[in-house]
Amino acid sequence: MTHPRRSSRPIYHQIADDLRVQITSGDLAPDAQLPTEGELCDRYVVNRGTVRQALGLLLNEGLIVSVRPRGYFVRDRKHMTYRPQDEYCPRPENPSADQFLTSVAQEGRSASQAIEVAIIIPPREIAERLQLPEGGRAVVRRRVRAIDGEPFNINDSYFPSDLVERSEITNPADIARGANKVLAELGHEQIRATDEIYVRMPRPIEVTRLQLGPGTPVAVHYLTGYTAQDRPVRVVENVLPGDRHVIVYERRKSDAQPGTEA
Amino acid sequence: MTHPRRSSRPIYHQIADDLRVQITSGDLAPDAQLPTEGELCDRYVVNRGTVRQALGLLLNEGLIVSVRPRGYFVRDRKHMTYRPQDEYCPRPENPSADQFLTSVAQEGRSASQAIEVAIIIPPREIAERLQLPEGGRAVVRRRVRAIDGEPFNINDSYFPSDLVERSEITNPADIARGANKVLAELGHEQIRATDEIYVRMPRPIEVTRLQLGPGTPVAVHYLTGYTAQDRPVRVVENVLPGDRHVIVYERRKSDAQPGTEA
DNA sequence: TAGTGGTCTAGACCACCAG
DNA sequence: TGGTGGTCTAGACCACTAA
Repeated sequence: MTHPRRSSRPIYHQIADDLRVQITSGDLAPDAQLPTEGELCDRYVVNRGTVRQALGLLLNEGLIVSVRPRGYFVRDRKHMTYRPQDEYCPRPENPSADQFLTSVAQEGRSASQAIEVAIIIPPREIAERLQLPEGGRAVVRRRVRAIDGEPFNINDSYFPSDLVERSEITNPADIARGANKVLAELGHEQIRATDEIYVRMPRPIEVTRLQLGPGTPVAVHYLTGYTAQDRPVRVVENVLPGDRHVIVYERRKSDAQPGTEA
Repeated sequence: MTHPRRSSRPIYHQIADDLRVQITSGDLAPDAQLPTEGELCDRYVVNRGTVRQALGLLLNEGLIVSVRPRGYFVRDRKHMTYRPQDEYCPRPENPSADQFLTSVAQEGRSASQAIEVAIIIPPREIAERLQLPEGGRAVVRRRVRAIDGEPFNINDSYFPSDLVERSEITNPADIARGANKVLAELGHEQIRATDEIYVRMPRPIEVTRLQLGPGTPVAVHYLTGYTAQDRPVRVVENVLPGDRHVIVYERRKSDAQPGTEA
């Protein structure tokens, strides 16, 4: 690799391109170790700073990870299926634990979740969806779900404070029959829901809670549940690390009217 | 800001934290200009390299953009609604143009798309979903959709080559009545579909085609359409920049059986 | 303890474009 | 043409952990 000083793709991009090809072609298999920074300096005859710029690109593309002080490794991805529908109407067959715990157990892995309940003035995104008045309070049930001890996703459910204040929902433990059931018993049965999915880089707090590496975007799934009177009574915010999830919808025949598209 | 040389959060993180607060709090409004690198060096009494590390964090978080040679600016996000359902059963009322063009026009903006057709051996992700044999060919209709002249998303549709080889589908022009209709006429009506959504950082080719800035993740939406005989006859790969889309599902009452969560 | 990546400094030259 | 960010070098010290 030469250093054509001008009018060329920057050296660190060239180095990144070279390594990227090796990774995507499989020459560098998942979990394989990359050459050390020093070796790359020698190989490409550049300064360490330039090598680090190249590696920085690959880190931010989510292609490699740095395991200090061992070196850089090709990232391996395993995707767990996430079905937004399950967030709405789960646990038909096993009402003693929630959908997440059940489905993971079926795969023979150990799942756990930490639950925390608080009454707060929710962030704008939530307040808007719950149609709360200015300064209106909400009860939030915050959960971090983990598989085999590793944090997996964030699942925060918000309810208008006045609806659930003295109900079971404010109890920081798993609700066996489901929070929706409790809401229905309180006279606020949900009959409709919308899903919104945003894609962005995680916020620092999310990086911490989910132990995210660089180059890991998240999908944020908002589920808003409405009563027959079109009143929003629940908003669930799910934060799903991109390197650990596929979001899957199954479409029924009734939804499908053939008609178009490329 | 001091430089406690040891046992502390790195300086460039502290600088990034400081700036991040100003951005998320609104002190630095969207489109506002940040101080120049030189000014930040003075303010925090650090080397330019350190300032650039801090700005690099914010760039990769998608919070700011660099407009050379003017400076750094707080990023503004505008989300356009993307409904996966529309990719399956669109243009009911206006069969002369496809769903995308129609819905954008309704918002009073100008949409356009470039179509390109090719017969290829598809990448693994596509071949698997189409259940193609090793080396099996597919017809691909590639589109880059743009709004007001700016690229917006990538929409590539794949069909098994043997099904559509000499049909209208290989014609690189908009198919007014929709490719699904053509498929149905060929005896391959789709009655079922699955959606999968992945979240990841874009590949270099996607960065180019979509003119993505750093810190912009993408959602990749795979739609697989099946016939009554469970044969996959179409895979659509949509690449949606995270800074330009919200993915929305509306859920019907029939889909909603209250039951759980949170 | 040797070797890894993480952080930080100091200085240089460049391309670009608004003034 | 001056000032911006982009690239690259050279060198220093550090924390961490596997050997």
